Amino acid sequence: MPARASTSRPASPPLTARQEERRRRILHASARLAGRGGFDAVQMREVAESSQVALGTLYRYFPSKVHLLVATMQDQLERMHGTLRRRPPGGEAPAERVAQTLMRAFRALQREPQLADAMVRALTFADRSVSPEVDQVSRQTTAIILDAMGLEHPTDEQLSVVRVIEHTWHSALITWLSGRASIAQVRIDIETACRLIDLTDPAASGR
Amino acid sequence: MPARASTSRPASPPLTARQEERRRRILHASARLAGRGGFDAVQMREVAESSQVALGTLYRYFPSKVHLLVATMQDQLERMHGTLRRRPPGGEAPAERVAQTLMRAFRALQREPQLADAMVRALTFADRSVSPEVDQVSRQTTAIILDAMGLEHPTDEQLSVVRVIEHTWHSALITWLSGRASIAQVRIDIETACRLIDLTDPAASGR
DNA sequence: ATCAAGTCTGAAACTTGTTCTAGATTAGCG
DNA sequence: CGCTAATCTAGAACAAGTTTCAGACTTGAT
Repeated sequence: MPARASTSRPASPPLTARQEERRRRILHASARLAGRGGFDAVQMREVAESSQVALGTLYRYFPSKVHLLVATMQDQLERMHGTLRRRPPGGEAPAERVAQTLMRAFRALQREPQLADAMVRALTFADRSVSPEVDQVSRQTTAIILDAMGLEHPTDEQLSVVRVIEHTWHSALITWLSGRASIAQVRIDIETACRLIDLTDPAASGR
Repeated sequence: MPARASTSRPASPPLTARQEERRRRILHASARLAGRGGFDAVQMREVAESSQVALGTLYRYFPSKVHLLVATMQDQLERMHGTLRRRPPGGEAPAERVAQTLMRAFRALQREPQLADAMVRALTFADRSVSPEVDQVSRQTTAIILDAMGLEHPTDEQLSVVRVIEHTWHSALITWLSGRASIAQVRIDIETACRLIDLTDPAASGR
């Protein structure tokens, strides 16, 4: 099983150029198909054909559809973290900056709701066999939030707050994607969760 | 909560006794199979056979596996709400009571982790076609939390807090079920989310 | 009791994720 | 270059969710 080389992971065997190529083609096809049609539209046979790779090879690179979609999410998250870093949030208080950052991410997802659907559904449907990859996504999200808070060395308490915000983010996203909550409600819930930040740091606004 | 037909089904055509029977047999088989093996062990053919119903009939009652498992969750939630009501939480402050209630529910799920896995995975995997049923589960959960808070007429702000707690509850449950968080962490996160309650009602403990 | 409409059954068919196989290709190495 | 192990390909095969269909059974109204 190959592993990614780019931003993380101890890559078991390093990939040759052609393999890196294949991997990229696969992820690209996955994102493209997810973009139309969402989760269901990402059919393994089609991904294989579309990325010019045999079905068996696809499964060698990504041992299941969920693995594939979670990897797709990692990919997109990295891209997004880069973008967010380039234009940091402008708010005064940490809570404000975090909410702003998440809403910005949310707006990005709105532009590709089907892709978002595929990735998030895969993420929450993932079972234990995908734990390492899901964990990686979770760490990346945590990093984004900590970045927005401007924290380098969070306390345990702060980490728990970040986790609650993350839980809220994921779950609110799902309710929006399945049409059970409006965008306005998602914003309110995120802002509500972010108020926990002030609790851990009453002398907030400064940094 | 006011009267309302116990199970709160919209019941388009009322079911005959035999049909009610079948429905019950199906839900029972579903819960039994989920109890061993979790989500994957609930195989439609087996549910049908085990509840002595033809496959086509099973699909008439529950149009998909996810519908079936979400209905199973509704069923279990009702049971649990009843239990919780009989032994209300003993804490002073609302935040404390809510956290206590959720941890009690959590312990109940711990006793049947596979069943919990099946239900929660179905819930978060559900697409738009299951929205009404998922919404019903969500309302039931909200009712449980509001009960624990001792609130009858929550403000919008309080409803948002309840939603954040719900988001945290679901998402934390998933991370625990997929082995990415310990029980201790789930407790901490729930308690953290519950601190939001105090924010909306600084003069807390009284009614 | 009888008839029409609706429901249930059993079995086969279809779809899509996943696995398996045999042979072709490629990569690393002496 | 020539060998060996690993990788890749095409395609069949398998598994489980879902759909379909013809015929038997219930139900409700007359």
